[in-house]
Order: sequence, then structure tokens, then C-alpha cells
Amino acid sequence: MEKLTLQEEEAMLAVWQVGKGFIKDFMDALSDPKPPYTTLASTIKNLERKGFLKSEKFANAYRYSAKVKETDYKKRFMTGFVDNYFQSSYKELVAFFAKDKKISAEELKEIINLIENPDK
Amino acid sequence: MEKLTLQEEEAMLAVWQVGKGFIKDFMDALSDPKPPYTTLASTIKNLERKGFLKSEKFANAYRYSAKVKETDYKKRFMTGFVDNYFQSSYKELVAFFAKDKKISAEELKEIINLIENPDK
DNA sequence: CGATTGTATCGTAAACTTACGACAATGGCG
DNA sequence: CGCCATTGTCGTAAGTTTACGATACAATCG
Repeated sequence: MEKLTLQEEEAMLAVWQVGKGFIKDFMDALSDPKPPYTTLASTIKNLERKGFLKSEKFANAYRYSAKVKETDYKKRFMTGFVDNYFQSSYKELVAFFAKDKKISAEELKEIINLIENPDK
Repeated sequence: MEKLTLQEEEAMLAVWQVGKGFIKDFMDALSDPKPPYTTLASTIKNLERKGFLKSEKFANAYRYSAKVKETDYKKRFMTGFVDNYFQSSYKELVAFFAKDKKISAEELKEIINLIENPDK
């Protein structure tokens, strides 16, 4: 899976949010500053070439949707990050946030509860 | 703070690991496949231009070191990621790993202990 | 002092990304 | 049908990154 540039990543976030859609739909989902239409179109094309998107033809238009799931991308991306910055330890990562007060003991307890009592 | 490309990021990891050093030192710290020497030199120069590195002249050589702390980079980077992929919620992030069995209840309890009993 | 070695820069080439104007294809409207 | 609006593509320009050959500077050797 190729690495995405900043613009490509923003476009993918729009696609994941919208689901199936035409370029215009993704444009609407992007927040300012929105890129020019043709630029977004180029980016979408790059994403298709890189294998992140697939398309179906509808008359003269193409409807695009994600081929790579957001979850998979997140996972791959985080794994690389944790490997490089936290000696491959997720515990280190969480401890880092905890030290920085980004997450509380309360929240961690809720997560433990989720782990130990897998409902449904 | 500008975004780093893949090569730049790898070079920065080497710099953070080595501390103060000459290009050769960072080269040694990189793992295979190492880039050609002159290419790494270009990358280092880009990093200095972007404000990630500083240098001191030693005779004909420059000794480089990080200007941006690894912790600060990590923090900024993760914040952006969490904003985009976990609705700005660190709890969501941790829960995601927990579901994926990347971190155990045991480890989370240790972290809670760290939060509630700040030793040292 | 020359010659050689180690270290890095400069300039530039090649590749890729970002941006967009001009244009093509489709479908709806009167 | 003829015209227009909608939707995207194509080709290309401009900018940035990656790669490296040629070269320059300092130190050391003999």
C-alpha cells in the first residue's frame, strides 16, 4: 500500500465519509480551503491509480468509492508509527498520552471494562 | 511545522537516535536499504531548511542535531491523526487497539496505576 | 609541500505531485 | 434536433522531492 500525500489523504477522508459518490460529493465533504475542482479530480485519479479507490461508470460520470477500508489504513498507518516512535509498544503509546493528560484513568477503566465484558 | 516525506522522516529518526552527529553517523544508524550518501546529504539539507535540524561547523564538516524534539513531533503528529481518524478522541484510539488485541487489560491497568500513583 | 582521504556542497536531472485550461461526452429541455 | 448544463478527462505547466556526479575544502601522510 503506497503512502499518501497530504492532499490525497484529505481526499480519502472525504471518500470514507461520503461512501459512494461523484467528485462533486467529495468536494462538498471537504472543509475549507477546498482545492479547485480539477485538482481534486487529479487527486482522485491518482488515488485510483494507487489502488485506494474503485469506480463504476454512470453515463458520462464515474462514481467512486473506497477500495481500501479506513480501518485497514488506520491499522497499517498506526502500526508503522508505533514501530518507529514507540519501540513497537502500544503500551508505550498509551502511556505517552496518559502522561500528556490526553486520556484519563476513568476512560481507561471503561476500555478495560469493554475488554473484559465483551457484550453482544 | 512542515510535513515530512518518508525519506525525511527516516532521516529524522536516525538523527533522534544518534543525537549530535555528521552525515556519516546518521547513515550508519539507518537500516537497509540505506540511501546513497549524497541523497542522504540532500535530505539532511532539506531538513535543515525546513527547520528540523541545526548545524555547527567543525572545520570542513557540519555536525547536525535535531532542532525539533522527537516528543514534540510525535505529539503534533498524533494529534492530527487522532483528529482525523478518531473524531479527536484518544479514548476511541485506545479502544481501537484494544479491540484489535494490540493492548491488554493488564497493560491498561499498569498505566492507570501510573496515572494514579505518580511515583518519582 | 604534494598527494590522498574524508566529508559535504552545488548544480542539475529525473520522478512525482499539484494545479488547471481546454475540451469531450452525456442527458435534459424547449 | 439544437443548445446548454453537468461531469470528468487529457495534456501540460509549475513546484517539490529524490538522486547523484563533479567538485571543493580540510586534514593527514610521506
